[in-house]
Amino acid sequence: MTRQRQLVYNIIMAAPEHRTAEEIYDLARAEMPSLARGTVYRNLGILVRDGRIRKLEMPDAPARYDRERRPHPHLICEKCGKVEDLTMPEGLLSPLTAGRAVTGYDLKLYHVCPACRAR
Amino acid sequence: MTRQRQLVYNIIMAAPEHRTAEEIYDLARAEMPSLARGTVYRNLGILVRDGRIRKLEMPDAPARYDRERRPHPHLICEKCGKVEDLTMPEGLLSPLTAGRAVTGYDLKLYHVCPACRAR
DNA sequence: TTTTGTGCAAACTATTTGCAAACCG
DNA sequence: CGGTTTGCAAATAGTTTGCACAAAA
Repeated sequence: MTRQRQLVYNIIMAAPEHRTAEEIYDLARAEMPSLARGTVYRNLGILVRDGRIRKLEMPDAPARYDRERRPHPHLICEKCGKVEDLTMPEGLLSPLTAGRAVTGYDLKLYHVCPACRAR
Repeated sequence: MTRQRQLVYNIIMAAPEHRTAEEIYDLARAEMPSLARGTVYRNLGILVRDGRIRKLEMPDAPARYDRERRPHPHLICEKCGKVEDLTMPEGLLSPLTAGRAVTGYDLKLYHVCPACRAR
């Protein structure tokens, strides 16, 4: 664990926001101005590979990173891209996974968040 | 509807495969060698916008295009990326969507397909 | 004949990588 | 020390865009 990696990790764990690499880079630079963008990407990759955080691919937008490592669905605003964690009801996907050796899932629900609807 | 757009559309409708833009480009060029890659992307975008086909974003891989326009889940092989259409059981997501103005969903299930498991 | 689309090439965005120097255990 | 990681810059992959010309409505 280098200082850089710890910093990236801390930023993700500090808040429930689902930040992009760029946002993490900006926040980290406030603390360590010499930090390179490539280092952020490399460490995000390592943290994901080691299962300490999760990567959340977004349609037509940069990926976001999630401090919650257990699989769960996401509710995503179509307008601003804000992401909210949902809880997966027990056995919800069973009808689909039954008889298949499913190794994981990715469930995204879309809506327009209250803030965006207000405009 | 130009000849180019028709061609792109026909290729997608001709088979249940979920092809990438590049694969579509290659197939189309066999028929119309002058076709430009940019034209394929432009037409895919238009067909998606008009709801005639669907775009399927893939993790760490180029997007694929689906001739089936009704929303449905996908079963994706982790190794080779092959995509299979699934049928969404009636009301499966209701526990998650209840009380929320959900506009759409994206559900991907992952597995290792028989062909890949055989190796 | 006005709009819409094409081919080409250059641009762009998000991300990855090669490398020499710096760091960590 | 010896492998890992860094900062930097250049490279990459997938996709988008500006433009002059051509095809469609």
